[in-house]
Amino acid sequence: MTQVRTRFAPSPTGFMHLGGLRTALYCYLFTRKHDGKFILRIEDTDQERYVEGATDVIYDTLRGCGIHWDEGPDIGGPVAPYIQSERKDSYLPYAKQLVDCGHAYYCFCTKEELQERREAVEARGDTWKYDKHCLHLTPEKIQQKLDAGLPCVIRQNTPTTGDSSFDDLVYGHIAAPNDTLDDMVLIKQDGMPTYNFANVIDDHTMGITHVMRGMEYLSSTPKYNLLYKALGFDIPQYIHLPTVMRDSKHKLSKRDGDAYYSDFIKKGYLTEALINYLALVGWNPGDEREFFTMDELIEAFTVQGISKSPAIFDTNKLTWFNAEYIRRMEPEAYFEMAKPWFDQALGGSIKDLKRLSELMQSRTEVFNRIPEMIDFFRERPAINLELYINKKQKSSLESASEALALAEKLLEGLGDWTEENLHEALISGIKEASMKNGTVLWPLRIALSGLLSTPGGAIEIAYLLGREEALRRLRSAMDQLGQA
RNA sequence: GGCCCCGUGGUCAAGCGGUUAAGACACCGCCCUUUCACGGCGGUAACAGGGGUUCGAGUCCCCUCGGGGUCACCA
Repeated sequence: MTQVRTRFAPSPTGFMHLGGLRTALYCYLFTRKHDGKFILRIEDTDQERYVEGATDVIYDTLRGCGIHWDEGPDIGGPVAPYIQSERKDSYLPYAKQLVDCGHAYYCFCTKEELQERREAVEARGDTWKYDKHCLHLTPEKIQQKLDAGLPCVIRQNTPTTGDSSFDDLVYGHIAAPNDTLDDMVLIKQDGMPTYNFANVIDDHTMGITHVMRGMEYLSSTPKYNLLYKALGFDIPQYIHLPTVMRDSKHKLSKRDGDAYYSDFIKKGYLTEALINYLALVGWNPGDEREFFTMDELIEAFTVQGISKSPAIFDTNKLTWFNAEYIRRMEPEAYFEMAKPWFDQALGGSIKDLKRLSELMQSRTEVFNRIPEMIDFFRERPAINLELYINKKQKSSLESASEALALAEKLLEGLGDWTEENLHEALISGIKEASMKNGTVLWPLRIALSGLLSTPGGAIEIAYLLGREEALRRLRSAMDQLGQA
């Protein structure tokens, strides 16, 4: 069997769509699994859409995700160039070859004429398909128009009878009677190939054996196959992938700021978590495993595991994966990543960031949620007195006053303001006073934070705040309670 | 609208003629506990509908319904 060669062929738009990233990932996994060559090709035939620096976004994203190509624009390879615009001269000869053998023809219809005829057909309630108007031009007439320099395109001449059904490795048998196929444009008026045509030529000249792409191409694939046959090329294997959806009705789209790789990275999602989750959107290993390194994905990947139905991208589950990956990080690594978020929220208001980091690691789901969890350290929100009331801790407004007074007494003369000392002083003091831990510690935490839930209990919060600020907050809370 | 594809809990999904129809996320409850989180235990929840085929159907066939894709000189 010949070596597997696949390609990922994105357009340089400036962003990496998650659907595209998943395609790249599957393509990469499949290729590595089969010891093949993974090729990166940039599809920029649409010059109007060119975006400065867009190819770098593609390179950086793929590399960042651990997806490495064997041949590509930056590293070259045996079938260079790998940028479509640099191959532009290679398409026309193939198109002419198709014209010569009758599988394509020149078309001089203007857009206006096309639209007119189309509307007429649709007005009758029929479905429009190019009417092969120019196919019936005599050779003389064609030459005449060509000589006159009339603008023209080259169209594929699809048969009106027969069948171009084929088998997809994921979707199985795909029905495609030829009479449903349209004569698509191969070469545009400006001499550039259409995406469809360039793809066929490039995939063949680059020796692609397996074409992996989104299922939106499923229905045009029969036309590609007709082209392959007419040109005498081998038809590649097809692996069409189910769509990644935002919800049951919509594709993941740029609209909600959640379609691009960079959107998630900015929010504080880990690349590894994203890749791990993305791999599972539309594919499963066939066993219970959920956590995978790239190598494990390569080992586990099979096209049989790819599902046919569209999959909704569940940010919820991604977030869970992210939280899991965060918990598994080395504490130092977590600290490094969290530090900027700590600084942003705290502005230097607490000193022992390492301790804060320890407390936060198991509570962080996404890094951008850190600030809202800790900004009470910088400034305590106004205390809602209701918060003191907690049945389970046997805490009421009255007991809280008593508890805070006790806490103040125990803390004001404390030696070193360490967590150990705080713990010792409070726990033993509470015992002596014959009170319940919760009855004192609950209101103390409320007094210090003003919040129902915090990353750590009263002792940790008091420690992080430091003696001065903790005592200040405690006293102001007592004043408030006293006035109530 | 024509053509193509898809249809198991809210979501991802296992299942490939015989199962008490897995598992994960989310949700709910309990335990642990000075809150929350983590962790542990448990729970609610699904074969779109209707016809066939078969001793037997989530699994095969047909129809209906629902959803998506595609019908560009965009990719």
